[in-house]
Amino acid sequence: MQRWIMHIDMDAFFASVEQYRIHPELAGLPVCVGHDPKKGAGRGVVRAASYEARAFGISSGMPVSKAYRLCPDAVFVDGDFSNYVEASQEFMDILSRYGDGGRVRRASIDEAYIEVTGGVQQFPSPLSMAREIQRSVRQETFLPCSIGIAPNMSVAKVATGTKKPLGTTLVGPRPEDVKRFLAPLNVQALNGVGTKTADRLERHGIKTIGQIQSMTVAELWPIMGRGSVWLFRRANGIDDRPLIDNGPRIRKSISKDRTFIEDVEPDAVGYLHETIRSICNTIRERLLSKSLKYRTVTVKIRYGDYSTIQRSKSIPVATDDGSLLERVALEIFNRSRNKNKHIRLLGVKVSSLEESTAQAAVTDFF
DNA sequence: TCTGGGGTCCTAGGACCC
DNA sequence: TCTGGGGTCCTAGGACCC
Repeated sequence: MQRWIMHIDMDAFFASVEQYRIHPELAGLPVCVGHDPKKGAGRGVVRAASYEARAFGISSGMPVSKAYRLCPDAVFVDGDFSNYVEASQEFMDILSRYGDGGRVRRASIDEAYIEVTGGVQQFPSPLSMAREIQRSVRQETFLPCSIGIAPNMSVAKVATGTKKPLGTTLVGPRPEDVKRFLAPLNVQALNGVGTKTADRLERHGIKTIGQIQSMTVAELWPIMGRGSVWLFRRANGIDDRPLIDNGPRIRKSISKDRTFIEDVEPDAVGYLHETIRSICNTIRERLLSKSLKYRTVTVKIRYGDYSTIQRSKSIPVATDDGSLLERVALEIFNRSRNKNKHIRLLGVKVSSLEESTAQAAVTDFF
């Protein structure tokens, strides 16, 4: 039987939640989710831009100061993340009705894969099934999404990106159809190829996926080393990973960063320490609210020149002790930082998380 | 023109143990 | 006195993603 995978991706997710679920009065307006640009002086980037905002050249990841210059009339919303989590859950629940075996592979808060090899038999065509899913998502969550359909996950993801918003794109099923679809695209269209890999390939004159298709693994090896096989297969649309439901989200780490409004002088020790304490306190609250313990503490320091270090320390037994977190973080900071450099950002992360069991909670209580 | 904040996964070396 | 190979944990860093 012909295998079909769908990749479903919400369009301008955070911005759409603001426009269609939280602030309906913003529908049709240029909306940016991100920190207040403070008339161009704010630090921070756009986390999502509505399609109306994109018409002004604004895109996600762009500094809010630049977005403000491009469109001073845009509405900037510093959204509440829990609204996005809620919308995401509704979205994933809808997808589980359509995926074979109810399976959904969540890729991030706003995108997922489902296998529809079996389910598609109930529809005139894969595309008509995709359109029905799109309608269900729109009706039940009020949010727009785009869908890519292909014989495997890797190609389905690339397909989705070619037509947005509210696009449905089918690629395949024949391998030659898949290869022809991929050939003209930039290498960065492949999920897993970022700027570093793209730069490396370009230094060898490789810009398109088609150019990789015309090479052998052996020819790729001097450029990509052990990544050659992976890249060769993705470029040729080969991906036989089974679609496995990744279940409820299991958090691996909790982190909090703070970028200073202005870089902080290295001798402002009291202020730097106070910042770390404050970040630790936020993390402690999040640990408590999720009943989690940590075993590893990592401190991140970004200097004025944007160079960044991370230093970590593990303790033998998981704990939710907030004052220990503070002590460990301060100790790491004091011994790791370069005392001659201005500091742009400080961050603290806890990982090696474990659930606080009911038993442990009782023990702590007494 | 300046680059957030939240994550995940992978690699690789050293310590340590068997 | 010199010596293996495997496994796991810790740490640091890199790359990538949304």
